[in-house]
Amino acid sequence: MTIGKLAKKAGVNAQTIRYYEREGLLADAHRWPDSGYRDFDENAFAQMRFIRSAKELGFTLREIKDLLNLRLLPGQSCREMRMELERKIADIDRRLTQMRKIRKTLVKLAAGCSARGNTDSCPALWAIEQ
Amino acid sequence: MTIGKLAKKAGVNAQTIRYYEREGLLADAHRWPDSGYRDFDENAFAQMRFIRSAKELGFTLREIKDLLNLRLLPGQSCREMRMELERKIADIDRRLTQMRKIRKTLVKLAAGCSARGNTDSCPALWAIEQ
DNA sequence: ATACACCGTGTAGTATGGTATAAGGTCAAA
DNA sequence: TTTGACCTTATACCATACTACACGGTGTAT
Repeated sequence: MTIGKLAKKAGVNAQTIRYYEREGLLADAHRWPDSGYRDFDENAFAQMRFIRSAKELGFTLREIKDLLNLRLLPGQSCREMRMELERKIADIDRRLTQMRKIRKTLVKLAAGCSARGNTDSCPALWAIEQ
Repeated sequence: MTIGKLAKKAGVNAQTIRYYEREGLLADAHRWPDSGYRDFDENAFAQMRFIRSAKELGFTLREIKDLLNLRLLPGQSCREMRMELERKIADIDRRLTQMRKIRKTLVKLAAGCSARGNTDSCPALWAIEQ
């Protein structure tokens, strides 16, 4: 798969893929020896999808890179790695909790809105407790 | 509460508060008539907290502004407003789903890691199905 | 062989979300 | 009343995450 094909499939600019490679979010792509063209496989596509999801959830490229590069390093014990993963899981749990709070607020606002009349003004969202 | 006090309480730079005011995320603050100093109340603090949470969850300032400015507009029916809220709730549900997928991936990776030996290399995260 | 759409690198520009600095006014304590 | 910590605006700068452009090579269809 050329860079253009992958870009189309992943719904991004080809430049973005080159940028991710430069930044270490994608491993240096395999190249055709003659042309020097990059050649991507389905793994690269899966990785692009992962990056997009994580980005939408507010992870920075740096954090996503760290997630993608989670491997057992030479001097690192499996226990250390598991601890790192658990820190990341805890981080996600915090985000999940916050997301649920905001959802609750919106649901409450929607209910309050339908309970009042048409001409009444809805309260500012932030006034509702988090 | 002066801008400095609010900044400290909210854990941000005072400039950031002025920036949010300029960008319409905070209403123009009440001013002391003599000095022209801004004067903030607890509502402003609650709003700052909301902004921080939403930002951490990957909402842009533009989206947060829209959330904060959700009110029944003059020509808008309560039904339209409720529909808008429901779109936003659906958006949050999508994010929650994605967050849970990534969590699942990390949990699986942690389990796989402890199942294998110390010298073995953990697989790249992205290789695991989303 | 000549278009034309693609690929390569390198460099520069953009949008977002701040952050710092300059130049000056305010307030409270000593 | 003067010192120092605050406040004001305006402007400039910064990092992140792209995005576009210039300039040249490649691949393929006619």
